Amino acid sequence: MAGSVNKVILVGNVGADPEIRRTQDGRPIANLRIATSETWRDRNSGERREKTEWHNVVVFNEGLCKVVEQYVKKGAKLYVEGQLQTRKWQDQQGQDRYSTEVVLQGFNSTLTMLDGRGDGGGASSGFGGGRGSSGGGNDYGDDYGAPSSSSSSNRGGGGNFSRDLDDDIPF
Amino acid sequence: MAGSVNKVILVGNVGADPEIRRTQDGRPIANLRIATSETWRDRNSGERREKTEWHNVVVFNEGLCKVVEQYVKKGAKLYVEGQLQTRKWQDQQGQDRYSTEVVLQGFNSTLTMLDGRGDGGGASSGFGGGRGSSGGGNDYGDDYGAPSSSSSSNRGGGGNFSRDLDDDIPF
Amino acid sequence: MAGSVNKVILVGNVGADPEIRRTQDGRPIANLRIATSETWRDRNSGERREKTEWHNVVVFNEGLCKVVEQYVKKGAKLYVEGQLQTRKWQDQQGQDRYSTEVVLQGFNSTLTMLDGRGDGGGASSGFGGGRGSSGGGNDYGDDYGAPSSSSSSNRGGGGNFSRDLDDDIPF
Amino acid sequence: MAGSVNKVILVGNVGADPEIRRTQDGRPIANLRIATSETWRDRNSGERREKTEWHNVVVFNEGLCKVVEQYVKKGAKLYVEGQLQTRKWQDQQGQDRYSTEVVLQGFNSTLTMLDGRGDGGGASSGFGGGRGSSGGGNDYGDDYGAPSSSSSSNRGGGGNFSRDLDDDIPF
DNA sequence: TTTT
DNA sequence: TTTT
Repeated sequence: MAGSVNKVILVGNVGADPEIRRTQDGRPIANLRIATSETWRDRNSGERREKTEWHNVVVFNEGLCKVVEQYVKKGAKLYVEGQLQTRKWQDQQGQDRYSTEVVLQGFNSTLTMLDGRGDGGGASSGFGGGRGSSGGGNDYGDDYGAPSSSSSSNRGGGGNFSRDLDDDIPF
Repeated sequence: MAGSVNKVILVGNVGADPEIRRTQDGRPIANLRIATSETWRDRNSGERREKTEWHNVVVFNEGLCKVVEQYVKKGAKLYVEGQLQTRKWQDQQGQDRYSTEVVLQGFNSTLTMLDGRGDGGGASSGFGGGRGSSGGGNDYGDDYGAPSSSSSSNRGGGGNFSRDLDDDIPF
Repeated sequence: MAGSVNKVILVGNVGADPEIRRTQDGRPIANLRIATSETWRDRNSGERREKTEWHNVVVFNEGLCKVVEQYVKKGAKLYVEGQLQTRKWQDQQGQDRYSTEVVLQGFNSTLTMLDGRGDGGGASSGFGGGRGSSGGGNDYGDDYGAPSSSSSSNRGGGGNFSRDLDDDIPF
Repeated sequence: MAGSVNKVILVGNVGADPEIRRTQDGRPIANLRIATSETWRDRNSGERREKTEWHNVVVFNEGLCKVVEQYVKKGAKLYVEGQLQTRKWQDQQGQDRYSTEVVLQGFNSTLTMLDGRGDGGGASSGFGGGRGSSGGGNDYGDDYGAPSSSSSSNRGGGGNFSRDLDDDIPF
């Protein structure tokens, strides 16, 4: 259908170290669990309530997979932009089952790290501070081309990957 | 978790007339099926491919439900903005099942009609069918400026629907 | 800065036929004026109010420019996704002036037509043609990938353009 | 116009401590400067390039203003969601000038802190400090859980601020 | 299973 | 200058 948009934007934390699998022809696929949550106060009881939502994020793009592989660890805060996709599969009883995932593949997919670390580690100073200079303990790259990356397709092809905006990240 | 975002943006067509149910205490819940699709050309075969994705959209907001009830019909093109939510339920065998839906509820939920009616006035059966006809200059009621509406909660309240926007700030 | 996002999403109508200019080295640049508006009822007077916002949209991407050139006409309803950019220039008095535009360039830029026509009128073969009419059970036309297109960079380079998802649109 | 969307999403860092003004009738307005930036490698020279974009963000919503006042400091990383708005004014020569701002007001506006601190540094007076503990004098404390907040209008009303989210729908 |  |  001409004129359609299918976009998911999440900012949340990664619940576990990512899993990276490979297809038969060698392309990587990364799976992430990302938590988002909301807090509010119940109107009646006045109690604080929190609800956490877990999202399955699947990264098909080769470049983004490498970013995931190198930088994304349990606890990392990420911005991801992808699409909703529902996959049909059969369970052991042969019944149809459906899983809905946030897929990063093709254009308009993005993954950006929002904290300067994967699993925590030390330093991390103020704003401009870590940036560019990045002195100590920073773990993604000394200059950071930045593990912020847009996905440039490769859908349907074994095709090669090319960065749109920066291409010296050690993918 | 402070600092999280869970947002889905869809532009697509409604696959069937919406279903409106009511909770025990009378609040409406609307269910929509929205299709988005993509077309591309296979890199190897050169063939055209198309993939349609169907989304379950659930509207909890009372105001938006009224918009849906009155204006949204099969074939309507909508912009919706909501959140991802996965609901757990048990099938007849007592097995856990999960359904992921796009929920319009609370703040930051929006539903906007992108054509001026659902299947509008006259006949207009199928998908997208009626577009263009738009019949008789109806401007969608006098309660809403338009069937473009943000969800101003009301969840949990029997409350009435009120516009968020106002106009008297001297800026 | 690693970890930044700059995104604008507009759904609105084009106020005038687009202008297409060319850079010295021949690359096209399209300028669009897009109107968005909101309607609401004044809380005090109860009167209906409307506010229209005009956006300057600049398309640097070659592929998207061709889509604009061929399909976008005054009155068209578009979905655009781009970035905010403020440009500094000097007026005739030599004073600094700033203009903020929505730029479609590089990754994560998108332009999608939301109605099947440019300026309405009869003819309009190409794109809008099939849509809406869609005669026999065909849902989304059989031969256009659709002038819905993502922008695959080209920033900073004379570089070549490659479509991510579909590549047979006669750009 | 029914069917329009005007949305800006930024993730970036605050360039200076926010300014809070008040309207004649006492409502607060917060002004923020937010930087986003991109890095890429020039295709020709191979040099690394970086471009920082500065955005003027204006917060009209009373609840969000309080969040800004208490927690947002220079250097903070924020997620903001608002609308584009161009304001006309006259310079000292009486010439028309235009300023485009990202306005947080009314529905669908959001401001979320993405780091647990304002200006960094050890102590962390600002945001992260108060959060969770929230002890004294916190004022969205009683209604809100966290300095992640959606704008529930109140524009035009001196009105009190209320959470949209609630939790008792049996779905 | 994250985060606060 | 669009659109409803």
